[in-house]
Amino acid sequence: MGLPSTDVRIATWNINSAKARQARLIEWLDRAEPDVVCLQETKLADDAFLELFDEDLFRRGYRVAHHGDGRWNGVAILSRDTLDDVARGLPGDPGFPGPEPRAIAATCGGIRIWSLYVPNGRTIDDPHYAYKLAWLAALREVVAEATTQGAVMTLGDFNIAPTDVDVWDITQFEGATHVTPAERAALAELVDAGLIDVLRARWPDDVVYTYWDYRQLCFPKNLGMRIDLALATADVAGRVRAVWVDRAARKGVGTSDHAPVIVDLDTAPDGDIGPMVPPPSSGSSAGQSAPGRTSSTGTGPRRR
DNA sequence: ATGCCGCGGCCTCCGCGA
Repeated sequence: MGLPSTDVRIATWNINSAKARQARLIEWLDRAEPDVVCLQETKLADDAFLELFDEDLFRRGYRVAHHGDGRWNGVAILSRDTLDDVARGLPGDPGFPGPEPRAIAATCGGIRIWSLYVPNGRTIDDPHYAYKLAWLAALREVVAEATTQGAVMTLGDFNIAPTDVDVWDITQFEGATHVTPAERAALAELVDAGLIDVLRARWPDDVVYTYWDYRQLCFPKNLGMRIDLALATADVAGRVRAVWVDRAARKGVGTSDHAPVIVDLDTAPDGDIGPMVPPPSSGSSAGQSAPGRTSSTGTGPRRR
């Protein structure tokens, strides 16, 4: 590469039906111009996804890897960088009862990228909750192995709010899934395996949501949850220039109930340690965040 | 106004999401 390497923009978005979101997704690609996109809840089989999107994506330079079987779930990775070594499914998937299309991996720009749709869990006494925890245990094994091989990012709808700050009112979640100690412990095990929640690392104290229920004016009232996460190994987390939630994608008609999370990475060091501009007061843990050139892109509620 | 739930399919109801 003779030219200066460009930065990389990686995003994740639960689109709640690729078919219903076709126009919004293409519009969003043209606006946000992500290099790598992890999608969840496409709710399509592989051939149906390609039939809908192949031409539009090809024209925009995206390669596509999709893993779905129709009505529920369905995940994909789009990349206008490289898209190599595609792996469909989660090794060790406990199934419900059989394996579901909730995970797909590919190597894009030197990073092992996983697009994940963690089971919802429904209620804590539902078999689906035990399935969720078993699925997360399988994911932990996959992550523990992957992080020994190099740079890793796991992005997607984790269906876990990491802390009480990540829901609009924790008292509304008494006895509910998404906030239980067991789910948060499963997430902590991914952190122990070497992954960093890059949005929280960059914005330690901001209220940031990625999901708002369609009902009861939740979005206008900003009654949301942060359940869509981008987790990365320290080498990748150290390249984070900016990370934010694209709330504009949640506005208007015909939207998903989730908004995209977007992560901008500085160019891989490649021997160069990169722009080591120290923060004025370094309160953050070393290597977990880079100074944000574009911090004005902003996070959290904007109230007028 | 960001405005009172929306997907797919089993299709005028149901399962699911969280």
